[in-house]
Amino acid sequence: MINNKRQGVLNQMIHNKSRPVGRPRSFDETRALEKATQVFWSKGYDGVTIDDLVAGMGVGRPSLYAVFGDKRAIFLRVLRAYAERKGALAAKALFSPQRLRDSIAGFLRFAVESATEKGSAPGCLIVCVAPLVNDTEVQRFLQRTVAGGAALVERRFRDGIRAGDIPPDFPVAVRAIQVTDFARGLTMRARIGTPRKTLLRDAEAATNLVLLSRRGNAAPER
Amino acid sequence: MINNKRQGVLNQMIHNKSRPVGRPRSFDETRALEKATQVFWSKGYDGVTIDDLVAGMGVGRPSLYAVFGDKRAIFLRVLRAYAERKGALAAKALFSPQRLRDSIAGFLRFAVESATEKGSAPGCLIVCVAPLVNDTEVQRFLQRTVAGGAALVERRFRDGIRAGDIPPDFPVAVRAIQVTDFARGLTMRARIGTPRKTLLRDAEAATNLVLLSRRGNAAPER
DNA sequence: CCAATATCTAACCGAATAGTTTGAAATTAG
DNA sequence: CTAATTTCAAACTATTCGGTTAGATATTGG
Repeated sequence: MINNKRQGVLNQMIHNKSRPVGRPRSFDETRALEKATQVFWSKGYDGVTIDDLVAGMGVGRPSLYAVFGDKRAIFLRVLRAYAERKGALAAKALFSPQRLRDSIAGFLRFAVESATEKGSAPGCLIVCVAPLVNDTEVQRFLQRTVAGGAALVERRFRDGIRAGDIPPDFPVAVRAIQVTDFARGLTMRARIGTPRKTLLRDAEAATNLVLLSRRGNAAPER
Repeated sequence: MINNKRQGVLNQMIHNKSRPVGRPRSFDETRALEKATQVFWSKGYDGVTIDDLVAGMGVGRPSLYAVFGDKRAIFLRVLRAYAERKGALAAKALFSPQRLRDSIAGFLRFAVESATEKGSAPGCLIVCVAPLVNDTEVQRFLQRTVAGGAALVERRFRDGIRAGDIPPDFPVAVRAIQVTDFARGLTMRARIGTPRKTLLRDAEAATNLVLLSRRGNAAPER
């Protein structure tokens, strides 16, 4: 429609980004996957039909199959992208603050807030939805992801020992699992409609609990 | 086929339990619902088709609709029965032991063991499956059930205060929620395949944590 | 035995669903 | 402009699914 042959040549020369031949796509692949995330997030895996994805992603049926594959393939891509994005944010919440307490509180707060975000379905794709998918590859992915999350928290606890926020005998591995179990519990409650305010309060209390050292001295509140 | 007219009369006279007229059912209603529980438990709600229920319950399609109604109605009955049964067992685990520690440990152990039972799907219908059902009645039921569970644990904590197992200022409400959140977290991990042994160990550690009083003295280990 | 009643088996029907085909449209290459 | 290439929109097909119907079967009552 528009004559951009010359632009194409320039693009190719300057940016080395030759536009592929053929009719250009009417959708952005990454953005379509983000929309698919919302679809699975709100309807679950089995509750989603191809038409749901077609409607939600803004991609025609044949293009959807050609570009992304079937429902299972789409879900796997969605799951991986979602895990990467959320994992990065969780790591940021954990490792940005100086004080250990702020890290743990921030981690749980992040879990609650993202699970009660306006505009998205309540809960979390990894915590609430994916575990119900009867697929060995999904299961294995979840196993790794869950272990990775706990490992992240554990690392933060170790940093906290070095910084003197908790005593050297603090049971880092055990408490790391407990932090992630709390996150799971809070997230599942978000899914069934527990209000954000309640969950934030409980996240705060959970932070206090997991920071109790065996001698009963919590890490300093501030 | 068998002439039991006389027996029928006797039954009616002695037990006042007249067999209903017409061809007798080839299935037991309660037992069929138990089988339906397994079906939903393993496949989730949206993953279940009527044919799955027909096959799993051992009830013909027309009888299934006539006796139980559609999928949603079956699920609601299943959910209520399941909650009642499991709630009773949980209460037993909580209120049978003398010592508070044994109660909390037993409660979490029960959660883990029932979520990793051989022969059933991993996880729990209420914790893992029902929250993904997009149905307001299911949601409300879950809200009540979750609140009821926490209330049960809280009551046990109060008993523990009276018995001197924990100090009078023990934060019973907060810790009750934390116990149930732990149970949720452990149960979700069971669903994704975490082995029972791991979860039992974590349940034990969780018991220790939630019994820490603010002064840091855990209730006596034995 | 016969009538009434309730369930069972099997088949049926329309709607929804997954996946594909077809032809038009938009773009690059030359 | 023409040819080649890729995507798009719409329609198509076979299958699955939810729910119902029809006739056979088993039981009670008399």
